[in-house]
Amino acid sequence: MAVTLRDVARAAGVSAATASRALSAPHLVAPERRELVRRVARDLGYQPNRAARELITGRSGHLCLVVPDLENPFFSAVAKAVQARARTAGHAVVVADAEEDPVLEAELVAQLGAQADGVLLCSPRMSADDLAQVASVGRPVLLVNREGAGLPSVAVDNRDGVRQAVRHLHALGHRRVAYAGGPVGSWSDARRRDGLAALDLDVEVLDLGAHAPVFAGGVAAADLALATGATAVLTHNDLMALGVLDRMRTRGVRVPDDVSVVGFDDAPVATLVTPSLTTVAMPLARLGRTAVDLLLSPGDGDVPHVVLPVELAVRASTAPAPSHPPEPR
Amino acid sequence: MAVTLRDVARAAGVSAATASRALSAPHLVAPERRELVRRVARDLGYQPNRAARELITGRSGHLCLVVPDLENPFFSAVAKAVQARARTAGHAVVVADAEEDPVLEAELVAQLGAQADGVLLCSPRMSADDLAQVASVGRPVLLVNREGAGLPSVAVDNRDGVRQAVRHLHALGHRRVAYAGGPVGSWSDARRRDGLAALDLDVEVLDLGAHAPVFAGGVAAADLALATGATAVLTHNDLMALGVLDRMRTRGVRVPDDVSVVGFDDAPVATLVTPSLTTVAMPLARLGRTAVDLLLSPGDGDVPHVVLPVELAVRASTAPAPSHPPEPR
DNA sequence: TTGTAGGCGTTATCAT
DNA sequence: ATGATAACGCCTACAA
Repeated sequence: MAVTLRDVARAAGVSAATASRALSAPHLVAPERRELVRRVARDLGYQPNRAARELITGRSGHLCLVVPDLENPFFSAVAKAVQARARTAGHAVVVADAEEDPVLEAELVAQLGAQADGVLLCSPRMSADDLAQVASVGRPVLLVNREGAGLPSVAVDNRDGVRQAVRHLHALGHRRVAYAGGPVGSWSDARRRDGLAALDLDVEVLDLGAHAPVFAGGVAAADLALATGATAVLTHNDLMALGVLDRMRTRGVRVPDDVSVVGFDDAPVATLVTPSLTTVAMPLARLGRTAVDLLLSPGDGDVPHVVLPVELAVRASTAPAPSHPPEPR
Repeated sequence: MAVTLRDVARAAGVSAATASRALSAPHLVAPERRELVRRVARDLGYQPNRAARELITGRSGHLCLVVPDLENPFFSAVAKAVQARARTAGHAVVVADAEEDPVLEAELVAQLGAQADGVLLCSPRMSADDLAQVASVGRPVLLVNREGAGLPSVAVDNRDGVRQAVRHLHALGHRRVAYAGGPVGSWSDARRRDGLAALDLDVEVLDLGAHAPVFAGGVAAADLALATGATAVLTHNDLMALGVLDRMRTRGVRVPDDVSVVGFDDAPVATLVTPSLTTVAMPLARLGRTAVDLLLSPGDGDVPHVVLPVELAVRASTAPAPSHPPEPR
């Protein structure tokens, strides 16, 4: 059996109550006894029993992180940062993969969230109604990378990301830019379209519609882009941008000579491909850290909506616009 | 306050004990009452309090997964599978990222593992002594992707992976193959070298030494490989293989025409680059699932060491050997 | 088959 | 400043 608080108390010659206080409310105990108890606890290798503590305090020391797909580099980066920050705050992280399934997502929040001190929810496509439903767990829920349902949130500045990307292309002489959007219902995709609509640049934006946010989606979008005569393509994320790169190569279109390509996310793979990918870098680690801080900080009344800045990472996939529209050969 | 077992019992007109049994030992309760209680519980949205249950049973319903780096696609794939399997087994997963730090690794196992029903440890480079030390938590510990310290384990057949890779290259006519190894102390790297030493093929293996298992490590290895006149390079993992591809391109060496490249892992990125990467595919999902099954199954006496088969995924980065050794230009 | 009662390890309350 | 005592929610002998 593990060493218990009573063992420590007995060894230190004090009551269990004093031992408890010496460890978790030190200022309430006389200095000598406090140090005595703490030393004895250390020597005995005492570790408080989380279950017993939770039973009385109602706090488990666990945070629950729900993501659509742990294998997606975007979410694994967030998960890593969340885990690290939570640890320094004395919390463990229970991770749940919702497998891109909104129903499972709701179940997970209900089951796991109920036993955690708070829930970090990455749910790009859940409707506001479902969000509100889900958020009725008795625990604080914080949205990561989206806003909605009046819940606290941490997101990135998607509109500015789009602005930076298009401004970069405009400066390179591009005047026709195609946008390959993400899945229907994606909150961040909606914000990016807001950004495109609000541009005050002399640039024609061609909407290529909604696509699966994966390699194949980019492949499909590439053909559409070429048909529009655009000299640059902006995609919903980096995986799609890779699909565009691949398809362009297949069709004999050179990147960046004939067509420039800009992605979103700055996934690790962005620097591993040729040409390396110009992309809107998301502060994923900061996103995760901020989420934890906000969830654990005592809510001072109003609901926080933090928006983090993004930064365009210019690499080899963008170059000055060609004098003539690209022609596949 | 959440609905408690007593609430259910009261609503169903039975004692708390009967309610408890109806839910967690159904065969001990008369059918009618059992169904009544279960229905009432469902209607009230009863969820057992894990802390209370743990306090008495000693089981928390949590598994602890420790990995060196959550952002590494290898481990995020394992984590995803572990999470999914654990969930179906009624367990939540506490994930801990050790940040490639053996000291932190040990701490995490000690702290988090002590409050979990078991620990899944991915620790490619920890020494056997440290493993034994770490494993002295009061909970079952299972090693993932390595063996050691007499602990139960699930690993993949690294030796066979090497064999398959070299056999493939041999069949393509390659007779000089360079091996770019992973970090010193890596268990799987050691097994792969065993595999290389045990080959019964007419192939000369050139050892390029140990490298960081990342893109840059591959870049460095590429130059070494060219200096040996090898016509094929086998790398410790896919990230390194990508580094080799990049460096070969920079130096004007064509892949696969001049040099063939084979990676290890079959990371998602393997199909996203050009040329797509021939690589030894690891059954990562199966690795995670098997690990959970083994950890939760009642140990039937002897310590299990499961070895999962690997499979060579042949793609575009390997081709018949050139008639002359590659010459950078 | 069902109910009663005790206790798991900790913190909070209330005396002292 | 300290100690005795009562919870927290659940499970499980034991008794009926």
